[in-house]
Amino acid sequence: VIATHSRSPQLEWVRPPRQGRSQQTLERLLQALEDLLEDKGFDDVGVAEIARRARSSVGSFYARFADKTAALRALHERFCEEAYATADDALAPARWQGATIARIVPATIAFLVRVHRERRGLFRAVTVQALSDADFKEREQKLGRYVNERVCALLHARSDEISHPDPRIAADFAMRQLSATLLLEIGEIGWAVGLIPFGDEQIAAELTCSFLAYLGVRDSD
Amino acid sequence: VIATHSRSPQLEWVRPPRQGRSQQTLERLLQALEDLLEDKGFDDVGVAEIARRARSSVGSFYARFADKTAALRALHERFCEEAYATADDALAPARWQGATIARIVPATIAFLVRVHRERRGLFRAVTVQALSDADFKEREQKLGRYVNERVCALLHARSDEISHPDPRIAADFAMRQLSATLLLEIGEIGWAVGLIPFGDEQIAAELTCSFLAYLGVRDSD
DNA sequence: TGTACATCAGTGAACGCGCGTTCACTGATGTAC
DNA sequence: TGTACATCAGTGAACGCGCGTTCACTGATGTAC
Repeated sequence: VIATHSRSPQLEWVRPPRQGRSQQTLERLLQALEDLLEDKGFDDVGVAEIARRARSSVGSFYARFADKTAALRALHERFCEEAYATADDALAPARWQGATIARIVPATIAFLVRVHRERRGLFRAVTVQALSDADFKEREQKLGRYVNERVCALLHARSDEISHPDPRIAADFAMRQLSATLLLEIGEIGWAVGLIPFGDEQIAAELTCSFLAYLGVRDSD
Repeated sequence: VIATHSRSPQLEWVRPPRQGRSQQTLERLLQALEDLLEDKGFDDVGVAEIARRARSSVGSFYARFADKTAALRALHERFCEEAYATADDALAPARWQGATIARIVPATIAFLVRVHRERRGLFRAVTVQALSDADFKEREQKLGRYVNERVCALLHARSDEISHPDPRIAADFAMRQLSATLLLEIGEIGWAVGLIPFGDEQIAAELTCSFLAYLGVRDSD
């Protein structure tokens, strides 16, 4: 049995707003930041720029966030909350009762591809921030491990379908490789070594094929 | 036939030194930068810090480099030169005449793991820099594609060993996945989703296993 | 072989730019009586 | 229902810190005669 994630009642790094009006300002500031992260790094986004895009002001920004980093932190925390809830729902053992690995994996990968595509800016920014900020690194790893644990649990319960000598290692490594490739191919971090341009569907297809082949799942699709 | 990389006669971004003495200073500055990148990001390394570690001075730094970025560029250019030469040698078709995929892949992966381990700081710094600097991105991609092309050529010449429906796509994607995992697992960029701690040998082993399984190479080892 | 001069190499304190952060002030909302 | 007051929300010009960059100066090396 895996312990479920304990949710904190409110975002810790945000000064809680007392009026609905400033709740909306907070919302707009976070959205503005995430929008700007779509095509530049966190360091290249200025506080004044965030405020302007949110139709707000620098002073309002600092009325909500202790400093610039706190805004990214709030965004990340909110994202993690969503992710935990989604993982609990999508990866619950009950949901996949009777399903084979060959059915679980494609569905999961297709979903992960979509999420990475939709929020690539945030993924990129958090990844970079985590390189030099232990706080982000920890939050990132905690979520990663949580998702990994749940997928591994689903796979491990079906280890008779796996022909890799050590199913536990296989599931873990397959997830690592999957998340690495998603981050680089869709987030466009890193080498981008490819000679052939791939669309998201094809990436999902090849990731699935690779995942199943590595585990040694027989193609019964 | 693939065109070989045309090498530029000298590093472009470095003011060429006239005396042996300053050539050594240049060397020490580059080494100091690479050393410092081992445990922090390029932005967190100060020019004064680089100079101090190289037993030099800030003024000397600027006598060699137009600006701070030029030092990282010089380091990257030098690295690329070495990498091109190594790829030409290690991936030459003649070298692997008569070898099966099952022999080529483990050797190549083991080597790549070692290189990523030895120069993880530089890999990380260049990866991050490439996110916001087109110049670095281009150099990075050019090298990545060069290596990818050569490996793919070796594999494609042995496509009878591959059971993946499209050997060209398979080889390309396998390389992308490989380089993504190397960057994240060894460079410790990103999620670090793993539940089980892996050593470099095991990473190499699982990468190899995954690579071959995805291509659909029959295990004749 | 020695001296004078030119060029290169090295030094680190001082400069200054960019951007995160502050703060004095105005406007809006809610509440007490 | 109206007025007074307290608190919250919002504004943007001004501040100031950190760090990349400059520059006036000293020392070292090479060359000409």
